Amino acid sequence: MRVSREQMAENRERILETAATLFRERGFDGVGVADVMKAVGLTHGGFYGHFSSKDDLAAQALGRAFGNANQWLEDAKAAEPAAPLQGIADRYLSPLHRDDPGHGCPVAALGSDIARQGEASRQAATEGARAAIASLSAIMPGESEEERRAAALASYATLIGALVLSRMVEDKALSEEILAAARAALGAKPAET
Amino acid sequence: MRVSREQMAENRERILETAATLFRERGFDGVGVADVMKAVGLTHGGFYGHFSSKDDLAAQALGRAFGNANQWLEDAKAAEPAAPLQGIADRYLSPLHRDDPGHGCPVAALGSDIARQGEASRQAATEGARAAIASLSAIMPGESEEERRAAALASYATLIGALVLSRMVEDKALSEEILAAARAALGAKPAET
DNA sequence: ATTATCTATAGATCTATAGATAATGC
DNA sequence: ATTATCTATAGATCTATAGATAATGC
Repeated sequence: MRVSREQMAENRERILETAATLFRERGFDGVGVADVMKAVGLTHGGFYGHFSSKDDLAAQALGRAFGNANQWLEDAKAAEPAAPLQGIADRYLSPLHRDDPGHGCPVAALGSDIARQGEASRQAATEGARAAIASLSAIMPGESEEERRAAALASYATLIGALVLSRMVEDKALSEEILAAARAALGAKPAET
Repeated sequence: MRVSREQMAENRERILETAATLFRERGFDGVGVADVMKAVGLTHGGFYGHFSSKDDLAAQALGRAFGNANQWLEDAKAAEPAAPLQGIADRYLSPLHRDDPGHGCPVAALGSDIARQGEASRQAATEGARAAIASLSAIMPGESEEERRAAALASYATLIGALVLSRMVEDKALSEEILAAARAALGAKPAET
């Protein structure tokens, strides 16, 4: 029953990634410790050798989800160097992202839940959001650093709000319309001011 | 123990309003049927004389929350007839709204949760969002109806995303900065295109 | 010998229901 | 007599822990 030190580290890794996906898909309360462990192929009793509590897992899984999301952001920037914001908007506001919350933006998937979560989770989310904002600021038009940062904050909000709305409404046509309108608004931004 | 027909209708009303507030404050899974009934001053067994299930209550409470929010929107428009969008943004993106999710926008408070909710709840939310979008369209600048509607969708997304972010982050200064940036972006919108 | 995982379970919580109670309204 | 509410509880689920098991690693 016991596994090697290396195997244990890999198990812990898989618990984290699986939890990060399941939490985004079903919410924190929609996933039990036993669900995560079963998905990984372990029994739920073993969980407490890896994490001290479900809250502890939630905070670390959030850190992982934000880390992955910010890596995704860098990739999107690199993929469209001529118009990075448009590249990000096209990918972030796509039906693919909308229909796969488990591997997408943790703010859109869990934002309102995180606000009700414990200290550690909110700290992880704050740090993750800070990194995303800094990354967006670097590609924003604007004369000063303050202008670019303000534009980054507003664009980040538009991205998140549009994705949340597109997932919430039951009407597919309305959902697409929301995504398209936000893509257009962000694409038009450079011509602002 | 029995109450009058009129009193019963009032009890039902209070269950609905109380649930609409508690759900927004703590999330659907953070509130039990017993919690709602206790807050109203009734025992939880009596709940099922008013609603067929917790899901039924959730859907009807959401309908109520959206109804109140859209009334709030009309009031904000009427209060600032010269610059209605700015009036809405200033109120929606205020610390007052941020710190009182129980009486505020149901999308910001429950958006990502609603996406995981049952048919009836998502239907209520879709209808509520449709009404909000129509109301915003009416005050948007733009040459055509399509332009105004697209602008309304993007502005709605910015409002929601900014409020979600401002509630999620643990840093008060960052929270205020997000609200201010979104207010500025929406206030500057009329000068767009 | 140490320790990662498993088995079993305690204790708490939650939805929903059945039957009892007592006030309304014909 | 009808019925809105209350009391009590069944059944399910969830977090966390204690002790057993068996493979690793000194």
